[in-house]
Amino acid sequence: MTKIKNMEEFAALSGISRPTVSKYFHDPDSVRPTTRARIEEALERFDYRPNIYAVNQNRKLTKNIGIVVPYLADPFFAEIARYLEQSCIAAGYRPSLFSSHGEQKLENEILDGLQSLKPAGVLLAPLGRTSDRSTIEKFCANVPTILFDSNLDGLGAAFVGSDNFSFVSQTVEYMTRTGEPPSFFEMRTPANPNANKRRKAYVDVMERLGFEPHIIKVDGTGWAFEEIGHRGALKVLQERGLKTDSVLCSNDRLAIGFLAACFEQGIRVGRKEDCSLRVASNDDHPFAKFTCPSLTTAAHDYDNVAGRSVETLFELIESGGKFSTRTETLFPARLVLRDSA
Amino acid sequence: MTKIKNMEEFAALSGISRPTVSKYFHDPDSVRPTTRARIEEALERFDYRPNIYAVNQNRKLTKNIGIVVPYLADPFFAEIARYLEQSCIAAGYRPSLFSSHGEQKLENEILDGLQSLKPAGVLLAPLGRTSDRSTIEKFCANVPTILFDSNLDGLGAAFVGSDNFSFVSQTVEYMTRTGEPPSFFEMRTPANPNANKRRKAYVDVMERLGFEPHIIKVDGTGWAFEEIGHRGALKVLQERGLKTDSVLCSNDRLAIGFLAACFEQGIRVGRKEDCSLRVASNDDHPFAKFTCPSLTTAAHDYDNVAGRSVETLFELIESGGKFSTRTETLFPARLVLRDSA
DNA sequence: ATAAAAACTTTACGCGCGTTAAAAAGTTAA
DNA sequence: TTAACTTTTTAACGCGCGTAAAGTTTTTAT
Repeated sequence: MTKIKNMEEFAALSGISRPTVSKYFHDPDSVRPTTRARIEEALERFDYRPNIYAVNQNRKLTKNIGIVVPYLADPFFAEIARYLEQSCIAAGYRPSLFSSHGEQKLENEILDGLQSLKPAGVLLAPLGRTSDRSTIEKFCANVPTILFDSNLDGLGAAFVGSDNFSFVSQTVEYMTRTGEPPSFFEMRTPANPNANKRRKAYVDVMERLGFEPHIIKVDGTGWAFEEIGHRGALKVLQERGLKTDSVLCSNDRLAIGFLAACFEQGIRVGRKEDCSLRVASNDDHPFAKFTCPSLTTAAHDYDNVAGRSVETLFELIESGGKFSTRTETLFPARLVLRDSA
Repeated sequence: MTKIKNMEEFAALSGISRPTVSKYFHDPDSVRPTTRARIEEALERFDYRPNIYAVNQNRKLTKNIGIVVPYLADPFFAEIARYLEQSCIAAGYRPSLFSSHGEQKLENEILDGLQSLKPAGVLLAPLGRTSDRSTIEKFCANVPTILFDSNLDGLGAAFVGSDNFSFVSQTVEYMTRTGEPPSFFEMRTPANPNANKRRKAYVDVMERLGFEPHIIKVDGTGWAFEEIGHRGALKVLQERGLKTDSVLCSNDRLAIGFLAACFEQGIRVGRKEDCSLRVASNDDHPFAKFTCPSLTTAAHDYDNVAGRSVETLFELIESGGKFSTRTETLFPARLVLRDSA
């Protein structure tokens, strides 16, 4: 099989002129069925594909879409990223996936590098509190961007995420209805803005129900939430710092650590007779089903968050990269009852 | 601040000729310190960066590196990918991360798309048994490729991975030394070639030690290993199919499911007095520390596998994309003793 | 069959930058 | 100061493809 160097050569071999071939690659339906057939026939014989760099150089609007998540080693983001990627591909775009790995510097570098990719649009889940606001602001001014998961006030053309109040109110109400109102277990200085909204929601809901909120704050920074939850739980359990027999963790990864600590300390968790503690959480992490006991949690509406994010981005791209107003779309949680509470 | 359109314009503003500026961007040390200073001064005032598409179009060798993993939602691969990405960046390359999401079709599409990126090299962890050998073969013929994690005989310029025999022999010997020899718990038709090597190693080691191997095969396909392990374990436990009081799981994700099943069935796992079963595994998955009980496992030498992979790729790139012989580098496991065995 | 419309071919320029050759300018060493 | 280098400038071409204008062929409609 001959090696084809460029479109010129391929056009000659297929017996069609180069501009028409170019038109075909831009949109196969834009040429006459007979010529399309001839091109595709040649395509099978010769295995040619346009040079992506030459193509994108001349298009002011590429088919690239950037997907940026704060921490890809977190299966939660890996799952969302998977959905986003596949939606982009289905819509004919080329997604590029990036992880900030929890570091501001890397997030900035990614956004920097993304600009030279001239993406048609970007789906960005920022680090949150540790994001460099000014860098993101500049980036959003140059590239059509949808924020998801973590909201940064006013940045990006729109935000799509989960309704943290819905998460916490459902778990708190369930635990209260079926037993004692829970304490709230969280990191002292969470990077993710959702964590702050969850704490506020917890306080709100507790007060509305006429209970006094108890918040347990554990030390630790970074993204090793299981480790942080584990250490923090051991400390609390040993100091007998729990004022209630039920605990609501800010997120599932902390809860995984919490449950591991309980197990080590011989504390039985669940709603059965012989259990002394109930633990619930938020997110419905992919592994929440396999904790011991399995984790009762408020589940993200993964499909809708991801689906609406890409829909919104496509609308944004078609609107020329600007919306008249910035919208914020929040999806409610779905309570998943398992064995831990 | 003025918007700069191209290098011509930037060169004019900085007072340096375009070819020299071009030279600078290729290698800042290749120009005289004084001119370098003038360029960098202008760079601070004007925020210009070369158009990546125009640059790569003319370079036969880009600075792109493709990283392909079979399933990114598996924290094991997410961790390796993180290391690989960061190593590439440190070496001045632009990594692009892709996940096959467990699907042959997607793996093929990724490799296809990767070719038009004209990468300097690719780090590929193939799906394994479900990979399309001929597609990968063609790809490797066109692009300098290092295989890692899963070996496919003869494909790629080199392979870097873990020594499965070392994994299994350490766990089996440890369990045998401290109690009963283990049964082996695995999927009936594992996609990953490592799984097959581990089974063989198990049989070998058991026979060498004078024990009869017991293999428990559970049904299920896909990458939801926890689910498969969980279901399979429930079945085995209910049918009392365990012939030993110790089990070695083929990998940690199966073990996570296995432990969850034991917990549900009230079976105490560990090496303490009141425990009736010991469970060990292979991989040292990031979550293995937080299972209940924490998981005794043979740990991958993450750093070395990832580090050697990129090193080898860089050597390959510098050698012009071809090695005279294909090498296979295997790193031994490190036994991590925790509570489950 | 014929006019009108649609699709294609030819020709040519432009995108932003790599790269080269020859000329000019700057630097180093004696 | 001068010869020998080294670096920069000038000028020009090429990469592979998008795209536009003008002319030609094919299709569609009457």
